[in-house]
Amino acid sequence: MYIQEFIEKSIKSSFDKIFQMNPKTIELQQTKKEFEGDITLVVFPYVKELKMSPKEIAEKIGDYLVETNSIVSYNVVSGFLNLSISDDHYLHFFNSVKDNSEYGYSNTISNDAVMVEYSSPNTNKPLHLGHIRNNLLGYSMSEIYKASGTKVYKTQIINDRGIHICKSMIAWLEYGNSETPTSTNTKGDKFVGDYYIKFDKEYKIQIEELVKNGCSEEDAKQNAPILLRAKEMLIKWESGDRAVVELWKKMNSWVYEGFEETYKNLGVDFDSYYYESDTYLLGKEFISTGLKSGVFYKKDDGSVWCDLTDDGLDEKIVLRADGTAVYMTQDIGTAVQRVKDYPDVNSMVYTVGNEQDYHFKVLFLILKKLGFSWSENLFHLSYGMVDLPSGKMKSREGTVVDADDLMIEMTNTAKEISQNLGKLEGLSDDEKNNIYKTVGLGALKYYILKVDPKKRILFDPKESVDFQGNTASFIQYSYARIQSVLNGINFELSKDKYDRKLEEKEKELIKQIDLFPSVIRGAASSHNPGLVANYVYDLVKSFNSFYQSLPILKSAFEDKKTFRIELSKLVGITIKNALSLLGIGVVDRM
RNA sequence: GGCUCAGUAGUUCAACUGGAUAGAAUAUCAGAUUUCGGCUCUGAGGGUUGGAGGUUCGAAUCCUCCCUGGGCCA
Repeated sequence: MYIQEFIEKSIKSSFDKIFQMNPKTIELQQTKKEFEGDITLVVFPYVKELKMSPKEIAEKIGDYLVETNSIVSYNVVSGFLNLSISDDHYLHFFNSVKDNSEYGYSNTISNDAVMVEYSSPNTNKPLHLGHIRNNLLGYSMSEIYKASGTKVYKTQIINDRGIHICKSMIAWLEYGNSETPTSTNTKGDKFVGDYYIKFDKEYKIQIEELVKNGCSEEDAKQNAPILLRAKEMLIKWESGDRAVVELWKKMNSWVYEGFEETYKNLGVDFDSYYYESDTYLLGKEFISTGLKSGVFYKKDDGSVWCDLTDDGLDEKIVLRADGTAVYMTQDIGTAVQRVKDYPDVNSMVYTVGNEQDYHFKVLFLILKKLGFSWSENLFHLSYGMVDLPSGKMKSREGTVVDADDLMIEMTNTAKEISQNLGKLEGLSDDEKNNIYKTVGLGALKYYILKVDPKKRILFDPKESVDFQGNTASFIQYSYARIQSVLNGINFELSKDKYDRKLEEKEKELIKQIDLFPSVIRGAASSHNPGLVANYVYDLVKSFNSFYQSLPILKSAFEDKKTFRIELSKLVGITIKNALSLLGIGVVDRM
């Protein structure tokens, strides 16, 4: 049993025995270094209920815990009860997990599932830096949920219809209808995106010409011939025109091929895909049920609205006067559809930028008013923009940083650094390239994930691959060092002989490891992978401190040092597992 | 204008979601080491948590009002 878990349980039973009460919360924390002890219980919360002084309460609990052998000693500082845990508990915990390569992950799986939506691109543009943050957040949250024992479905909604894709289609017909991604050796999403840009250029030229001929700018924007043709095409698409639909399918399939490549490189994946072309008509059926139940109301012009002013929000349109759906309508429909498709889903997470905060607030509220049982468990994983320090990085248009370019650049930087260090001699090119990629992408992922999703990020590529400080490279490096220490050590030597007296550094390290499962739960419930990231970093620092305190590690071959070697191994496992929750790999050498 | 999110060392981020003297890294400075002002160790300085009130045993965290920046909505 975990140490923290054990202490918590013991405290609960002490409350039961001494005060005959069930505490609402048990607030445990790591004991600050300045004080004696391992784990601290905050007793302030019970003062009022028990009508005793903090000191009195703390002492009673402390005495009980000592009596029942849960701890060896305690001390009380104002309202803080500092508990010292016995070596036996450390060893017991350590023995129970030391060989578990799945350490930290929950071994039970819930019956209910959570559906995590992320990425959700448009099909007219390649993925950019913003999508990277989105994908990393969505993917790592999914992994964290899984590790905390929740079943997960990863999905996305692809915006594959509308005027934007028609623009690419028109431009392609006009400027390059015999060319394909293969013939031009271009990645599919880039290929289609380029035609979107071509459209935009031509559109601007036409506007300029119209204005020159005396047209107002407003009119010119509306009536440029090329735009009219795109609009016409959209109408044709909606009516199911065969030629248009064929072309649309062809171009989208190119885009998807390109996206898949990017996802593969980034290391993310999906269990299902939803397409707007399938879902954009969904949701209308709920308008009439909403009208009946009074959740919605109709205005004179026939449009349907939802009045949310009682909840501090506005009135929101849910169906246009001409009966066509708005985004809200289809989002309602899609949500319901997903539960239909996956009946065990009772919770959903939407990974979408914070510019949509209001939209999701409204969506969730409407779903709640419509009375869906799962509507209580919806969460908008909202995140801030990613800024660059100089905006100098390769950018296609304005400030956009292309996802593929960035990944290549990160890998190259890792390569440069690695070659300067020259530690990879004797490996094949394949092995080397794998390492460069793992290190480069790890740097990118860690740098983005360690920051609270709500906050804006300033992404500095150089700083992210630094081998010093709070970076993935530093953590990966520490992992590699552990592996090289472990290589060649025979664990069978004396598995059962441990030092009975543990030193401070070792205890600290074990306590740190003990925290891992609760960090995972914390990250899951606060929807923040950053907790895991910062946890690994702290663990690595603890390990380094422990490692340095070992006089000469070579003497670890002696029997009595086996514990320390195995402790290193467990740290390695924990680092590896924690990083994998963030989608970051480890390497044995670097 | 209304709503919303953010504001923490020079910089980039933490602070277990209300707990003890707000912590790391990086940059800076001072020592040690040496082939070098570059690498590595050791240490130091650096904060009115944007500001002002309030809530309580206790506030970066919660409430109110301002300031700055971002974003939505008209």
